[in-house]
Formats: sequence, C-alpha cells, structure tokens
Amino acid sequence: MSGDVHAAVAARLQSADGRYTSARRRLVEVLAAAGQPLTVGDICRDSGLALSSVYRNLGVLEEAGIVHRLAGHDEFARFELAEELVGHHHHLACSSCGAMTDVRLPPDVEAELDRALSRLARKERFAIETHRLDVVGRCRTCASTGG
Amino acid sequence: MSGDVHAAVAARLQSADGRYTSARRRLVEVLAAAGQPLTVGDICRDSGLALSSVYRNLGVLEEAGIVHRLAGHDEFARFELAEELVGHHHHLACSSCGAMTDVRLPPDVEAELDRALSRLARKERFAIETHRLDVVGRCRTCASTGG
DNA sequence: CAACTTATCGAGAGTGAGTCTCATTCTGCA
DNA sequence: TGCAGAATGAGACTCACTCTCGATAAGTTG
Repeated sequence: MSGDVHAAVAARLQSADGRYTSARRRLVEVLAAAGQPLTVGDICRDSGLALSSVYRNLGVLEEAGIVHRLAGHDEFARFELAEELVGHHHHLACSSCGAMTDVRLPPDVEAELDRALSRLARKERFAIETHRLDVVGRCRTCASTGG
Repeated sequence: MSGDVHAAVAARLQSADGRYTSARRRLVEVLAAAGQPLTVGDICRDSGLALSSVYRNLGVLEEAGIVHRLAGHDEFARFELAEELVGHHHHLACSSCGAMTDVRLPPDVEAELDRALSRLARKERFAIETHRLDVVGRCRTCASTGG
C-alpha cells in the first residue's frame, strides 16, 4: 500500500496526541488492503490483534478521523478508512450476506445530489456534514447462488 | 391517522398469516403518528406495551414488509413504516443526538440518481432492491445549542 | 354458550457484540 | 539503566436485543 496513507495517518494521530503504534499501523494496513468495509471479526483475523485492542484502537483511529464506523445491513458494525484518505464513495450493501463493496458515482450525479441536499438542508436548518448513500440489494454471489 | 394505512397493514398481515391484534395496531399508530424513525425505547413509552412484545411484533411487522428497521448513527436501532405505506424518502440524521427526520428529494434528482445507480449495479452484477440516502449532520436543535 | 384449538402476550432469563478494568509490556527520554 | 506515561490484551462486565414458557385472548366447532 502507499506510504502516503501511513504518513497522513501518522500526522493525524500526532495532532490527536496519539502514537502510530504497530497495532494501529496493522489496522490501517488491513483496512487499506481490503478496499471495503470490514467487520471486527475480519479485522481480528487479518490483523492477529486481540479483540479488545482492535476495538480500542479503532476507537482511537475513529476519534482522530482516520477510520469510519458504519452500520451495515446485518448485526455487525463495519469499519473503513475515512473518506479524507480514500476519497468520497458509496456502498453496495448485500441484504443477504451483509457484505459491502465500495462504488463511486459519476461526478455530475454526485454534484447534482450535493446541490439538492444542500437546498433541503438549508430549508430544514440542518448543518450537513456528509451524506451516506447505500445501494441495498443482493451481491453477485448471493444473487447467483440464491443464498 | 388515515384508515387506509390500517387497511393496507391488515391486508399484508393476513397474507402473511398473522392477525392484526391490538398490540400491532398500537405499534402502527405510534409509528404513523411520529412521522420519523423511532427507537424501541420511544415505542415502548408511547405504546405502553412490554419490551418483549414490542420487539416480537416489530419483527412480525418487519417480516410482513410493514415496518422497516434502520441502523442509525447511535447505538439504537430505529423503526419506521415501510416505504410502500408512506412513500419513498430519505433521512436527516443528527450525528450528535441521533434523531432522524424524513425528507424527500425532488423527483428529477431522485430519477437521475436511480438511473446512475442502475448503471453502477448492472456493471457490478448487483441486484438492486432499494437505496438508502442519509444526510448526516447536526439537527436544528443540536446546531443551535452546540449540544 | 361451553369446550377446544391456536395464536398472542409479557415477565424474566439468556445471548453476544461491544466496552471497561487492570496487571503487564512497550516506548521515549535522560 | 532507570523512570514515566502510554499501549497491550485476557477477561469481566454492560446492555440492546432475543428467546422461553406459562398465562391469556381470539377464533371455531358443535
């Protein structure tokens, strides 16, 4: 993976008064290698870290704006690198197995959506931070196996 | 509230082999009156039903496609009437207090979004069922109080 | 209406994802 | 090398949510 991400993470952690320890580096590597949101179970397995360390460090990284927690379609929370690091994107969320895949909208559609949401928010006096767009359905695997 | 919703719910429940009992009717009334997704705590308080009954009947109603469970920004699941009953809409989700408010996109924006998502999904061989769009930010109250 | 059948109700026990504790280990510094 | 403060991880704990099961209500049949 690119060293840029590690540098950016180190900088963010430093300004958040945290160390870029080997455990945290491992988490970032696992998340970056996956390229899609992972459950804590996935992260534990891939990183070899203790459950409590995974949760604690994901919390630290989330606090520092490095990872992002998202509620999927199943009972498990999923984690991914923040959009500041990997760019704005959305997800295909399988309603059968819960898997999530990153996707990006064409820039013109994204721009029009942004404009429409800004108008809505202004009317409701709502201070937009970001938006989440999930496409819910059945992933390639589940659709073909009927799982 | 409109009797149409009750009739539609009764029909759906019947074809799902369930009764439209007073407890279930109360749940539908509470959800319809709220006009926004509610937590189980809210629903318990407003309906006066036992916790276990609320969960069980929300499960029955969800199975029958009458209510929809959604994972919010906080630790609580939230429930609302299905879009078939109240129409397609999205949410303003407060990242501070977790509250959610219903909003609707202009039809032309919604249509363009649909087209873009269909194209994406076709490319990924993903079978779209619906999409979820949440606008994340701070609600009027939290923005003004700094809560 | 009584007896029977089947579904629903709800108090309380149980489950498990996620959090917290704390003794140990690591890191940075002088 | 010694010290101070932070990080680690095994395990206890929390609590939203689910399950169990005896009690109760709603149909149904004669």
